[in-house]
Amino acid sequence: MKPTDRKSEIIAIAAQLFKEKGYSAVTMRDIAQAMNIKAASLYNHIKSKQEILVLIIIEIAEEFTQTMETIVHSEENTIQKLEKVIQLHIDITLRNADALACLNNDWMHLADAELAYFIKMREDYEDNFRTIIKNGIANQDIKNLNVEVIIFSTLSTLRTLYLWYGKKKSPNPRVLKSNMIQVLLNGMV
Amino acid sequence: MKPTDRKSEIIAIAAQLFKEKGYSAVTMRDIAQAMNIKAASLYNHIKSKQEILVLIIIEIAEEFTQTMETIVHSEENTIQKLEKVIQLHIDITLRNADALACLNNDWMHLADAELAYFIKMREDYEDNFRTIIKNGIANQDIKNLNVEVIIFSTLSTLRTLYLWYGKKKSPNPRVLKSNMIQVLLNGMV
DNA sequence: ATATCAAACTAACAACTGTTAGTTTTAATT
DNA sequence: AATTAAAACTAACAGTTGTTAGTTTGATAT
Repeated sequence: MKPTDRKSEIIAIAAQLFKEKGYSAVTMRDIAQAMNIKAASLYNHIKSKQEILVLIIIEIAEEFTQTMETIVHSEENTIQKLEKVIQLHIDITLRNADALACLNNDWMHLADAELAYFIKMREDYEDNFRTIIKNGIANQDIKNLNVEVIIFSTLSTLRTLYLWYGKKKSPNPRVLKSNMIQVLLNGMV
Repeated sequence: MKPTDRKSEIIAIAAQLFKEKGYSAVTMRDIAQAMNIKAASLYNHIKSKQEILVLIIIEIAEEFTQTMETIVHSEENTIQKLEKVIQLHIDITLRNADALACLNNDWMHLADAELAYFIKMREDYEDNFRTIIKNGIANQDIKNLNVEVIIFSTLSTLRTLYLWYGKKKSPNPRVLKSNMIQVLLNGMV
């Protein structure tokens, strides 16, 4: 972990602390202590605690939204699209698990405009996912089960990958990806 | 929602607030306001904010642990056991989604003995689940995929059911159960 | 050597936190 | 009508919170 500038360092360390205890339970003094400085010094780099949260969450949410947009409008078939979505979640989890944890657990502490923006992105993401599934069912690439159950079970797994990655028992990324595709698409039985 | 005594009311309302904003972001004054009383009055019924958290989480964790223990030692086959586990999660989610959200998001704010006790229960639960899967693979009831991927994808879905239940698009419990079994066991493809 | 500027510091604030002590209200029982 | 006990209240506490103002440090550029 060697961020270029001090601001990025603060954001990285804050994300790590937010992951462990949640946004509200982490104080500016906690973040400062983790950087071996005083709380007031943080304000030479960032505007507020809120700004840290926004910077952690919004960037990553935009990446999800944009990549999903690309996937859903691509020329690939249903299965290929689903594999791309799984790949997207695994990639971001490996690159920035802390931010992902923060996005999942602390998004409700965003304020006003950013909160609305986040919720909109989340809805768009789910709508696009729903479109993929519905098209898949129409094509008979996917079984005609309740669409919401499929969406929920898949997304809940992909969204919480961060909880699990880094544990001893988790396999390497390539094995993870192929097994995850197997389990999510074809089931365990 | 008509709890018998005042203490149960406090716990129910606290769980609801904890679900929305998380344990740390909810103040005793928030809880009091939701009950139309003053914060100090809460202390006629409960010992501390911590006690509320403990009462919300531990009871439900024990129910999971004990029922899982029963399931794993039963005479049923692998598929039947897995169906029972799915049923367990759906049942508790329907009965007490707020407490489940709290258990999932705020367990780390438990202190000392209760924290250790919770973690122990969680490990035992996962170990029992792992046993079911491993036996299933040995019996060829379950495909020989990475055990941890199977456990993770299944548990992450079951654990976060609360996030989803209550939304307009979620089906009724019976449909939910049968579709969930289908999706988790046989996949969508 | 001097000036500059980012990045640290000390000190302090007003608001909010969980909690306690002591008092009053409310409603049921004698 | 008097007693009692549960459950509300007011007032206050000591500690913590995010944040601001003003100052000092340390390295780089002149």
